[in-house]
Amino acid sequence: MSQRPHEREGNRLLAMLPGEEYKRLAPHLKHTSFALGEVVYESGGQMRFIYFPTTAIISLLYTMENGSSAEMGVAGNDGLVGIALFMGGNTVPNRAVVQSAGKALRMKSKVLQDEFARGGTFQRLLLRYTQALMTQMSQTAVCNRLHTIEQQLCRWLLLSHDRLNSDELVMTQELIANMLGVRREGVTLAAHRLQESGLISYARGHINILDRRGLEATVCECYKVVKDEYDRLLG
Amino acid sequence: MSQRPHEREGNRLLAMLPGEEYKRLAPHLKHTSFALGEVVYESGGQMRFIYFPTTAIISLLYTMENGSSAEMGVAGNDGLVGIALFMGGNTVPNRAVVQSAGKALRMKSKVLQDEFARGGTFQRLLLRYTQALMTQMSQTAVCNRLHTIEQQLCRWLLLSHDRLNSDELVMTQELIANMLGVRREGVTLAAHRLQESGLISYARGHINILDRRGLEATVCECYKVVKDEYDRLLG
DNA sequence: TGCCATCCGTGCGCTAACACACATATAGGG
DNA sequence: CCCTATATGTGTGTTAGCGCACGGATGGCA
Repeated sequence: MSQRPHEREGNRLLAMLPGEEYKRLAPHLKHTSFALGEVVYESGGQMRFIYFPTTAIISLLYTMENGSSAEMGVAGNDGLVGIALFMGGNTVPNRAVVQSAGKALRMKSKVLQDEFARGGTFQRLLLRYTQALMTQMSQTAVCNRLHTIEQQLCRWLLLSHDRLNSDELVMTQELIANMLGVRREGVTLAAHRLQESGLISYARGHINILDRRGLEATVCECYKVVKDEYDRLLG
Repeated sequence: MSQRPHEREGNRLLAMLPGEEYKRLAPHLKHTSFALGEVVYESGGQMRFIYFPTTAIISLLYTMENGSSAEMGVAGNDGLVGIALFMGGNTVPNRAVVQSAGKALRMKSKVLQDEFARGGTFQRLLLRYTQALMTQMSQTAVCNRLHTIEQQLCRWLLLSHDRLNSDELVMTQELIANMLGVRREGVTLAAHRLQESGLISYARGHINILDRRGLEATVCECYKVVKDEYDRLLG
């Protein structure tokens, strides 16, 4: 399948590659579609491909032995999924699940690793992205400890909105609860409050961002810390 | 200052380097001592050195605007502090604070970066360590969300114990509370329960691990996930 | 030996979030 | 057009952890 040159624009990491490196990689990039809820990687499972989302959003989730789960990070058109392939571990002890249906470009792990080993811009870019993701994970830890569900819901909505081209998220409160590691009723309550404040509206699995500024005013500082770090490292 | 060859044994990452690479680095490794509470890196601050702890333990902490704080990860003789120096970001938005006084070997950032850029074992080792640290951070996020203070205290004690040569931790409940991002009274209560179960004893800033097996039986699964991943990646 | 800063224990009222139960509402297929 | 699976709303009781206040203990220093 041939790739038209502009296609990489859908992913900001790929778009940042200098022409020469991109030319080397382009033939190895293939389109993939992801459905909502699809499992990209299983915990500890083999990773045959690395994925560069263009319109899809992928959540990194840990699922406890008792079945409860919590999100530790999220990747969209600003990043990639499959860090362990170049970090040297090959697998990670958590799942990657499609949070928002859409497309991604994929590359075979071998191709990725060979290019990474060349030590060029690609390598530097991937490592900077990894650092940004680490900030997201660590800030998630802090946020889980210190902030309310309502603040965390704001953070989650903003992180998702940043990675979408639309103001509408297709996502039930039940699923958001799984991501945030809280009860569905807790999300209902928090979403209700945000709706009453006119920041969002929602109905049966569809959430609309009505007032992004308002969300940014309600969210805890965690969002800005992560956002600023992405901008600094990958801007 | 000359380094005796066995000195690197104090740090497990350095100990894993092949002879040639270690020989190149050894002249650049200098001893440093850290006092309890000392700040190794300030949030967003410049990092002149990378540190390989031998007997010290360093916490990675985020401090909120309102002064409350929470730990996102910890490094001891199994790792290093200063990941941003080779990941490309140069700084991180969190502090590194000495949790247990002791020694470390330090290296100038330039030397580190040059050796990293050679792309040999050193690079691969550092990246694998970084992946292990990511697991620790993400599991901290999960643990903060889903587990009790008592379970988290167990996790924290075990992580510290793994990085010490002693069964005694010099650490007040107040400081532990800062690390865990909870109240001092919460730690008092949890520590009391562990003491009544005979797992630890403590008095005025000194904690003794009496029954490590018992702690391992009380801790949540988060500890094992992190431990197994360190063993897999760096064992 | 006596003082005092530091560390730990405890009680009280409060809130966020939980677990469980069940009531509604609605999109979309038959 | 109805029926049902799915999504959301709500109530009740419980619990973990918070904020605050203060009391008790003790190790180290004058």
